[in-house]
Amino acid sequence: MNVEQQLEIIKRGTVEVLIEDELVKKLRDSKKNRTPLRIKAGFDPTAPDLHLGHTVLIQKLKQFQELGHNVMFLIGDFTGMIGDPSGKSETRKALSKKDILINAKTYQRQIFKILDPQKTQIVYNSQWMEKMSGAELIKLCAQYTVARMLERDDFHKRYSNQQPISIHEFIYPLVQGYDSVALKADVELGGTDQKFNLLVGREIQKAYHLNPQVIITMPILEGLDGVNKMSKSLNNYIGIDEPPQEIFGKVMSISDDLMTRYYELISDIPLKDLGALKENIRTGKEHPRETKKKLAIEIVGRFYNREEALKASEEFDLIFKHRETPERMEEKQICWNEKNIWLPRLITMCSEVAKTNSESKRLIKQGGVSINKEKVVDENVEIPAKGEYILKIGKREFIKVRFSKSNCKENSRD
RNA sequence: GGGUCGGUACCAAAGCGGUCAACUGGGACAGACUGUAAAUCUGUUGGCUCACGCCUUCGUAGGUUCAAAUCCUACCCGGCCCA
Repeated sequence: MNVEQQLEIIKRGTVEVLIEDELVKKLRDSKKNRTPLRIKAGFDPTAPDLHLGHTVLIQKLKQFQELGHNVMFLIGDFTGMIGDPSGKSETRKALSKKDILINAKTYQRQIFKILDPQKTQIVYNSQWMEKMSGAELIKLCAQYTVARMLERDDFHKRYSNQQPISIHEFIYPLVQGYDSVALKADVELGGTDQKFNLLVGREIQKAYHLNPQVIITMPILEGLDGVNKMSKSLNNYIGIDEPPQEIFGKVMSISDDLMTRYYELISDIPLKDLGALKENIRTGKEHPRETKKKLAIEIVGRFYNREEALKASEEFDLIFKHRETPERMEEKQICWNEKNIWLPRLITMCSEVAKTNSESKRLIKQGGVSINKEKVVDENVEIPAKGEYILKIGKREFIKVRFSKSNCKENSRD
């Protein structure tokens, strides 16, 4: 593929490419010398579950990979072990080596839903950082000035607001930059919030007599609420490890505005089609619901396959359009020795939604519970503890409950 | 180190001896309406087999009182100002 074509693919969906001319040159040289470019992206090992927000970046990595370049997936285990206190967030807990390894395993499993394992190199920055001597670290620190550090927006704000900044926070961007030295990165990818750090990487590389990396920033994906950035802690995320129905449902629950945003950032449709799509919705030529459905199918298909996606779609219609019960649902064995069981207790035992009897009671009172398709409103109801029931709890939780009497030792909550 | 203000449920923020499981707003959840959209409206938002009631919660530990989120003492943590 020629350089112009590559460039077009690479640029799609990015916020910034710095510096584009350098990228062109690197692509040319790469082609001429038949040496793939070295593409770096760093991930924090604190949160092992990847979500759609991460995929904006990973998707871009995949494109590089498909263009024949080398993708280096960097896990910041060294930095993670110290704990990054940046921003207003409270000091992160330092992770143990063991946790980091576990998290890294999870990463691998999840990114390989997208990336090609054969072509992906997973690296840890402890590999070189742990060996670094004090003298070397000081040398690294000498490559950057306090004034320039303070250019970073969050540092700047904190400094002028007279909030504390620990010295080691200054070292973070430097270490991240040094990672680029160690890896001889040609390109580093990051979210727009990473721009400063990525730029520091260029400076550090220059200081170590390397060609500076090109930096590419990707937009930050908003979460399901449409306002905050997608994150696990805000519980507004779509995890790539979630079951198909779950992913499908979550996509269907987003607002129309957010839908076009998701199309833009995570779907593969050509940009010109996106324009047409918006137009069709605007003129009423296409129902937004259908558009959203296509998006949901595309996303589920990406992490599973088209078959699963279509199945999820059918199931979704069944449940929410025709108000039927799904074919597949979670099954729970409940051990109960008495004749009857108080409904709230049963719900607490098998539901994720209601964690206490009080919550279960509330749900019932509000009409959020049904047994065998019949809505229950009486929170005092007791049902015979035998046979099977289909329980609907809240908007979307369906559970098939089966009772057994013998050998009951303990009822587990999950 | 000195001064000063403060630490209340998911967050923000009232309350300053009993009527406080704690006003209000946001968020979240449920219901109605829908396209599991948005907007809107309604309800819920510590726990306990419900109500009555009981138990645990207002930075931590003690104390005063019939009674404490509210008063006292010590301690811990944070903001601001001065050094």
